[in-house]
Amino acid sequence: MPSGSSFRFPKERRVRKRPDFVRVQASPHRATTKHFVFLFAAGERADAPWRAGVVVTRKLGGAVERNRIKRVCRECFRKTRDLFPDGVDVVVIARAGAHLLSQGEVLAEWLGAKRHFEKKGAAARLAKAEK
RNA sequence: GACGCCGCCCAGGCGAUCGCUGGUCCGGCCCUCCGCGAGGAGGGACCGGGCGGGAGGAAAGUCCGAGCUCCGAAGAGCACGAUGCCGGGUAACGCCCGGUGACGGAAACGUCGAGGAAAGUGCAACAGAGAGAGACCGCCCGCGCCCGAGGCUCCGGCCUCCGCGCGGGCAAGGGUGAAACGGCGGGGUAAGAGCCCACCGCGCCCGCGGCAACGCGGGUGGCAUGGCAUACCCCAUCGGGAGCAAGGCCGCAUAGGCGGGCGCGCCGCGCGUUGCCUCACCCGCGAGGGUGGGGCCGCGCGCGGAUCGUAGGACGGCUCGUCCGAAGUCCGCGGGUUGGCUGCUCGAGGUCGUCGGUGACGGCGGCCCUAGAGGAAUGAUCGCCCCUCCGCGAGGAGCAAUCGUCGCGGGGUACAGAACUCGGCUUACGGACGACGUCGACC
RNA sequence: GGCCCCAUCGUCUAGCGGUUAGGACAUCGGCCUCUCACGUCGGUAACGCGGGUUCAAUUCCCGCUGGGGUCG
Repeated sequence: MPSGSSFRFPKERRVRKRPDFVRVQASPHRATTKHFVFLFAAGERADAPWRAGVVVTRKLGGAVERNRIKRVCRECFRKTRDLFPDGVDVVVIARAGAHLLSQGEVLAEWLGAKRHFEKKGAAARLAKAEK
């Protein structure tokens, strides 16, 4: 097993394939904050760590602004290993104004909504188990 | 100092911590092979660690030009498209450099699709007589008529002016227009006209300078040739088409299906068969019938062959051309796939020196290796410093406006993210430096 | 990432060198009606932006801006 630091965020912790994005975005389990929308779906393995991906549309700005939002989000994923329950796939959609936030502001916004994430993530896992 | 103009350069720096990414090395783990064995060799897409690397001048727009790859060999012609003063640079260009001309500016300097309008076609609303060759008003001459006015008179009339008609000459003037048949002045004439003359413009010829575009000078013609080719077009030059989601390999999956188009040719041999012709034998008195053999034509099957390669088909604009060719082949639909590896980064590469060139650039020599991602990396947090703006305070120079120094607090630091790779163009945008032009002040 | 289109009243569109930039729907006002609707008459309202060619540009050329489509 990988030892290393718990603050890493390698490729296998991310949502990377088009079918995964489509599957998660079709899910009914969602939570919203002021600048972000979170979508939850059960992952392939219930015991694996959660995976996350970020979506930023062209409406929010040019490549520089959109890349900045993704980087800030990834940094927050990296620093909060227990933000979401294990075994779920999460897609985060940025909303208007997200590019103006600093990393600290994003982190505070997310931690404030953590209890909603846990509830929605559990619901998504339960839905898959019943199926 | 102000305003302007041109060129060149930079794209905040350092440190700490936590990360991302691909390269390389080491270790672990796993796999394969060899060995009786300890072990050895090779591999790995897994895990950990060390080392060094990681956005731009525009990475952008995708507007040009190439490399590279495939399509049908990338060859010729037509069509179509692009370019368009001259010379040079370059792999190439619609780019760059130098020159010429025109235009703009007081200047530094800038801008320009800047070939052909005596090859042809076309266009020019409205206005105007007329928009490519014309005559409305008008001017002039001759003849005729006559209301009127004037003059002369030998009292019969005659002349002049005005008006009308007919025939002829003219294109100066009027006015319209964006543009009106060279301009302006003089001579000339019945009135006029390059009809003649001077100057200017234009065309042609000659000489000189220049590789050339073109410039300068002289002579000559006597205006013939109006504008628009960013209207069609002509001329010259260039271009086959598509694009890294090109293309190659592996794996997986699905299908071997449905509909439609065009097709079953030529020569030889063999077999079968319908028809026709013919021969022999048999039967019948006979018309005729039967059996067998041979020949011909058609059809079917099989084998072999040929080339006029026909019909037909393929070919990313078309034709020539090329290929396939009676084997089936082609088109459309349906179905299925959006996994991995590769292409993928060393190249018309940078940089320094030197030589040649006005320059773009080129030759030679030395040195350097400089991102390769893939829901897509190059980041985040903190500290210090740099630049700059605002406010407050301190003290300095100066008569003053003001200028610069230090400290504290607060703010700002542009445009913007590689996606196969180069050369350009265009657009966005913060700042530093230098040269030059004009104006003003001081020494 | 590549390739290809489009832009005209509030909306859908016609026009393609000289137009009062036309039409339909919508909107505003009048007439009709007891009222509304229908009908009818009239009005308001547009060439994405910046250069160039031309006497003249919505139209032709160039550059931007903003939309859209498509691709093993």
